[in-house]
Amino acid sequence: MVRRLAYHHPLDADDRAAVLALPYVVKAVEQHHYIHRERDRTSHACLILSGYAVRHKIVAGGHRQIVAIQMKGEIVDLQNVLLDIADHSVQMLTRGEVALIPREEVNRVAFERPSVGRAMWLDTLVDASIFREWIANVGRRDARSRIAHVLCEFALRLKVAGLGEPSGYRLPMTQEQLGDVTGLTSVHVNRTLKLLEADGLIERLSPRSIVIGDWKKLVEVGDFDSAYLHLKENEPALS
Amino acid sequence: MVRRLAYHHPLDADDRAAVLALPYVVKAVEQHHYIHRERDRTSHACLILSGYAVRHKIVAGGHRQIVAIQMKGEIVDLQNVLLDIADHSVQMLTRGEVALIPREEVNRVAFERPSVGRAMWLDTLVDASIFREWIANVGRRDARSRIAHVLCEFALRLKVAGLGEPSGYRLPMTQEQLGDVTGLTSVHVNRTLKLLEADGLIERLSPRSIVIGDWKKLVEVGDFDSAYLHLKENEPALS
DNA sequence: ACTCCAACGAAACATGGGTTAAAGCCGATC
DNA sequence: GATCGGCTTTAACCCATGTTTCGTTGGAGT
Repeated sequence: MVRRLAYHHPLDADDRAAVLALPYVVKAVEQHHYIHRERDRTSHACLILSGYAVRHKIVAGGHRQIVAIQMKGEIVDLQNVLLDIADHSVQMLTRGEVALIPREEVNRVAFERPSVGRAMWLDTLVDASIFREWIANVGRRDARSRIAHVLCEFALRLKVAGLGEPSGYRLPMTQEQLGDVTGLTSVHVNRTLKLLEADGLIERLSPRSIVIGDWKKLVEVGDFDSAYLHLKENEPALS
Repeated sequence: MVRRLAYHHPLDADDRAAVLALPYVVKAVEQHHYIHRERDRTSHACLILSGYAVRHKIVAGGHRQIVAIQMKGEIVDLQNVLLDIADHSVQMLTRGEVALIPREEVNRVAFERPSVGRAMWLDTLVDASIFREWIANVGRRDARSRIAHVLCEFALRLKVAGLGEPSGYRLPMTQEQLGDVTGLTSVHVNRTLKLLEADGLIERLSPRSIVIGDWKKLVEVGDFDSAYLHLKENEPALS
């Protein structure tokens, strides 16, 4: 599970062993449960074993902005290994299981095994790249593009993680939460989703489950270029 | 200069020596000059010796979103040490000087000297935290708050870098560029700046030079909480 | 089957910010 | 000290998105 780290950076057997030897506690968490909150002094890194989580911030006025969506196999708060105070909250989107790993332990392994440290650094760098894309998404695209972009990103990340086919998947979010991702209101998300549906870009069977009707067009509308995910070259191009 | 790395993480004499021994080429760059462009295969890390630079992305339709503002002493593209393809462009906002350091060399030092690697990782983590704040800024705050927030961040970062007092400083950006930072149009930036001025939060002597009239109020309007910059505790609280 | 509640859908209205365009200003350059 | 170009300012108009409200739906629990 933790081997996802090896995605970009080769790890030898000893490295893997060291990572697998990390002590952890598995914890079942309910939907909406907070893994940790903004301003917490954090003591653990958190790996998602199942379910989905979001990282978010609250601004004055109580509005919420989701800054990242995390899925199974991702380490949610690797940055907390080095930063003391959490600058955002992590909340479960669905129920699921997480593995909590003491930060000093992660720290130690990263320090003692340069390859592991490198792999972790890389992981956070890809995260940062996604943040940059989101700034552009929320700052400069209209509602239609923003939503299309998020749908594309989610589809592709699911596929890469081996969690489903982009052609049709379950989006673990309400329209309000999708609004918090895109900086829109739930009302406008609803309008826009209807529009995308009317234009045949997506279909929706049941709530929270979408089928992508026309991937190419969705990519075009969403101005989606997967380069920012820094996938390997041989990654499924996703016809 | 490069010692800024030691800000969060202690580096011993050998570490510092190793960093200072890095080979580099100093280059004078004109205003608007590109250090590198989106999709480039990057070969160097770039430290700003003087002047200001921005990191930006272009979205469909040609609109531009600035994702970061960089000032003297900052390493602009540390992520390129591990990521092959640039996911955004780096452009000089003013003329200035940069030091180019071959990425393999940075890589080597980071690998051989865990403390240095750690310090670099930390630097990119703080970067990422700023990205998260910007997502929230652009996604969930109105024009007034967005601009106030950016002014606060810039003031504080200038101060921390020892480059000026927040009470009054030169903002090295046109209103259009400030629009690219905040996801607004230059026209609306102008309107909003006028408003902030009318309300006594800022004063403007000459174009691109602002004086903060009421720091407390600006912080309040901008919903600015410096925690996301992960400054040290003993940092000037900025009365 | 019935009930309940969260999420979805939709309508009517309000507004912040975008668009376009034109006029003013300032600072560099000759 | 005239000229020029880039930046700022203003104005009028418009539209994408927000706000408010309420009715509908559908799945989970009993």
